[in-house]
Amino acid sequence: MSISGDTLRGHTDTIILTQLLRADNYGYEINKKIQQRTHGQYGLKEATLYTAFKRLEQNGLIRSYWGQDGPGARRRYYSITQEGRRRWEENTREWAATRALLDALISIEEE
Amino acid sequence: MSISGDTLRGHTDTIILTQLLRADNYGYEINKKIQQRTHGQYGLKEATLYTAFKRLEQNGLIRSYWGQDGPGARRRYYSITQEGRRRWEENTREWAATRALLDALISIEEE
DNA sequence: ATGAAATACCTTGACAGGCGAGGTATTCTA
DNA sequence: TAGAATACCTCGCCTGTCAAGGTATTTCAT
Repeated sequence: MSISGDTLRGHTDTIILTQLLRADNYGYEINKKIQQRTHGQYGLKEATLYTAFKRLEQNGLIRSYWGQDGPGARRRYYSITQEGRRRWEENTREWAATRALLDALISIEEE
Repeated sequence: MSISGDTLRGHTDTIILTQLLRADNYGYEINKKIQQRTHGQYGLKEATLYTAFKRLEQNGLIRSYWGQDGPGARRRYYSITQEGRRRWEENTREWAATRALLDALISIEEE
């Protein structure tokens, strides 16, 4: 987890939304998947994770429900909404633009 | 300037350092170059710009001096330090890593 | 049997960077 | 001669991150 949080700031929501595109999932597991995908290079801090869930739900981009009471600790599952999918598309498009922009701005080529 | 500030947050310093790699320059002109390079898509807000200069100088990454009194408004020039160059290299390397990471995290491919 | 680790959730408060709003002074231009 | 452009700067708010702290359950090694 060597990547400083600030360079990814603002992308947390998109990262979480991406995880929910395939299927509903709960917080702890979502974060483990993120760590797996990055081979342990990155993971969300718990405080950041749950803050993001709350923000996303308040903005109508995800919905939550308690998992069936089985053995094990209770789990709160999240599902992405239609609005969430729209936002995901918007954000990924913006990311492509941002990436191109920064690439241009930190290259030492002639303008 | 449609790119939201938060997605570039934390990269402001690197963007400015990049401009100073070639030659000393003053704030207003640096920002204009940034705007030119991005074809008007992005520019730093003045408050952000001058905050960044102060931060960079306090961290020893740039140095400043007043331009020769000629006609026109006074200009404060900045030059990048050795430490600033080191940091620039570090930051651009980190950016490459961050970019790869985010690309992986927001793609809908199988993990 | 028992204590530590893992799972799983959550909140509070501090911190830092971006930026809107406001300010100053000079020079150029219509 | 008024307004736009150049050029600098500060204050205070907002927002996302995260260290630190908390709760409750289950699994596992000793």
